[in-house]
Amino acid sequence: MPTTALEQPARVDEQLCFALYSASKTLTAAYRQALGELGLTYPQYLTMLALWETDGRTVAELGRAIDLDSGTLSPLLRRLETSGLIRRERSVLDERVVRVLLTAQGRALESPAAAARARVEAATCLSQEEFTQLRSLLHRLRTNVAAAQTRLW
Amino acid sequence: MPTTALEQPARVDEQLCFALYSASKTLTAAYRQALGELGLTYPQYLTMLALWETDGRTVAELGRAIDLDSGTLSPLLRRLETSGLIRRERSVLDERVVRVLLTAQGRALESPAAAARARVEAATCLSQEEFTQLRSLLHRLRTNVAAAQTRLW
DNA sequence: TACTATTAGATTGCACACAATCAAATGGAT
DNA sequence: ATCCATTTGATTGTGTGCAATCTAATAGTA
Repeated sequence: MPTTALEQPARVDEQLCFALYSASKTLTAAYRQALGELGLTYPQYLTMLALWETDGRTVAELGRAIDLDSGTLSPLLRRLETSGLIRRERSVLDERVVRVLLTAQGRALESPAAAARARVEAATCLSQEEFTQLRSLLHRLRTNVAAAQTRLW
Repeated sequence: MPTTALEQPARVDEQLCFALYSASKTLTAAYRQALGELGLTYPQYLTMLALWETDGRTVAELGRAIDLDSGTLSPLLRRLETSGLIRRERSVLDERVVRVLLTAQGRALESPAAAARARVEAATCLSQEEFTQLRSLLHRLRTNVAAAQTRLW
């Protein structure tokens, strides 16, 4: 059945997955440069975004918000804690739960981070409509593929 | 100046960068599952795609095709060589150049890989127009941001 | 009370990703 | 012939990503 697809070998340039993969890496690289002075990596920036939006989330809530599991979050949060941007507090009611809280230093980073974000968004050179359209298509793709994944079990 | 952006904290869900980041991870996860039986990771699949398209590329040519530097490619190619899918051959004319060549086993993987790709693309549930539109927007974003990056130096 | 299943988070191991650095080889200049 | 900048690929170190596993703690059941 896939023989029709094989008569012409699939070009890397034409793959949606590669367009997505390389665009994501390029945007992340732009953020790396923009966030460099703040001492934040891109996933660390996402984590801080989630905390600026709602402080005091648990590790699991954070993971759901930015789609990362504890294997990635644990060392990432440890580094943010070492940097003095957050602190971790074990819940008294349920000692399995760890709440992540911003320090004053972490809150102080919101404004320069917003400036960095503005610079990167400007570099995309997309109109407001294109921006919204792209975000919407990406969201649909993610939802559809994720649904198809879970449907297998 | 960024104070206007700060009156309302930026929501993670609304960030284009996060939509891109999480969509890319989701699609990669779908490929991981689809490629699992073939023993290929997603970056390894991209490498094989580039070789199925044009066999015998040098490491640098491969890196340009799939946007990876030698620090990533070197160990990845070593693993593909260990798996028996490729072999590396140092050029006689210029001994700095290493040419990457498919083995028969590597070529045999093209057809099942195309089937895996078809399954993942079906899972996106995007129409042909949406597919093309999304790819085009991603390509423009990548080009624009990459140009802005290099313009700084 | 004991037994069991579930949950939360941490840890481990493997595979990218990339900056920085290195060694070998080449090409061009004197 | 010798020096020197450049090129090619490999290596090292840090930081994700994620599957698998582990421990501790909680909740439900008999």
